[in-house]
Amino acid sequence: MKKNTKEKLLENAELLFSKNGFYGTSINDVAKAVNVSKQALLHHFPSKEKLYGAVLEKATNHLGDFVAEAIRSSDQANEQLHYIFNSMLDAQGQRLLVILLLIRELLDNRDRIENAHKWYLAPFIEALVDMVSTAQEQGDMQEGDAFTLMYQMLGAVQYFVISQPTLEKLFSEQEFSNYKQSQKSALKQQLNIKS
Amino acid sequence: MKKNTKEKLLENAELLFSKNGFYGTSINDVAKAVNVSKQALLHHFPSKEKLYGAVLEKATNHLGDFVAEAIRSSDQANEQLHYIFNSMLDAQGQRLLVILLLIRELLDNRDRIENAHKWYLAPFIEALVDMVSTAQEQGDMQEGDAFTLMYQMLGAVQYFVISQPTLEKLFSEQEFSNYKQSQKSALKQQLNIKS
DNA sequence: CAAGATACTTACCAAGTGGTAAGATGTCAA
DNA sequence: TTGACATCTTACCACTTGGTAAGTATCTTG
Repeated sequence: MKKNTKEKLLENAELLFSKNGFYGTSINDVAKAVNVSKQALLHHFPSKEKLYGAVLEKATNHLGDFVAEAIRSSDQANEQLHYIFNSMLDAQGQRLLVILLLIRELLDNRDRIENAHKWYLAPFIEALVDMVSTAQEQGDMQEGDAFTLMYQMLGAVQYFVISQPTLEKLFSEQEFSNYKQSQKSALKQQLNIKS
Repeated sequence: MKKNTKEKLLENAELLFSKNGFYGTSINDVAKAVNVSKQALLHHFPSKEKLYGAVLEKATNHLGDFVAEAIRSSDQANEQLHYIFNSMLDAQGQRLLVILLLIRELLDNRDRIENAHKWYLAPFIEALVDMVSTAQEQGDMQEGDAFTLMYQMLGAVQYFVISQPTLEKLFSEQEFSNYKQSQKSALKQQLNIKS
């Protein structure tokens, strides 16, 4: 029964780090969320940094699976891209947490990026650029630098996702839902997806 | 000479909050940056929250000025939009800090947002949507929901800006510069800007 | 000049931080 | 059965956190 304490710690760390950031989360918070002493946490993850590292690694794996999922979903590059970005707009649970973590990393890592985990986004970005290139070759996407095009879509989607709570307050939940639908339509158009 | 201590505190708070976030910044850090005791800070800003509020207010004013600047720069809506987004891509100094703060707010405020913080983004967004609507009427932008279109552009630009340090590490500084140029070209195209 | 107000200072404080030390309890193979 | 290992606990620790109290020095103004 206690076997999965480590797993539970990791899950709750992911939740708290993505919600409150590295500095906004104490290892005590994480331990308390699992109903375990702080030192139990420190047994599994010898330092806060290590814990955070493990969370990032989990996020990286999630992104890897995500890409694999997309590739499995279709053999057409534009549909793979659509799968990814559309899923992001609907992201919930862990996928949503990963997006939040991802952006926090962009904001926070300036210095930390030098050392340890090279950059956990790099392979993901690379895969997306490849998809865009392929989609362009197949005439499903407009011309232009693939990286730029990809980053525009990625940025638009991610920014929209992290805006969700704010936009729901600013407008109504219903209105936000309409905007999301509108984002999805725009996405389809950019990727030349019919249906 | 000491008259502007408050101003200096505010400036340094803006810098540190945008760089390290609310939790990542202690009032001691801010005070030390101005070479003043922590209690001097607490004299001018009675609590950390108040200080942060003052920083947000300053950022809000900056955004207001930014919109005014854009409107002054041209009487064509598409050129106003171009002014804003293009400036954002080149953002340095305070303007860059404001962008970072803005995104941190999106991430962090989930709870705090209930209260008074709607104002922070709302007027800015509203102004941008108006510009997009006008630009569409004048045939300078594609059809589609104005808010959606605006948010895509805003998201793409802001995401790119916060990615800068990371992208410069991932690629070279030169390569990043090329990508930025490419982003700018794409922007021009979307806004039907010649020259 | 007297009387405030303004702009600070040093001295504290309770609570929380990440982390160490030392041990208790259980698990499991030799 | 024994001894090594993993898992977790209670006690601590030095340090930092946001914030209060109380005073000092300077500036302004009637």
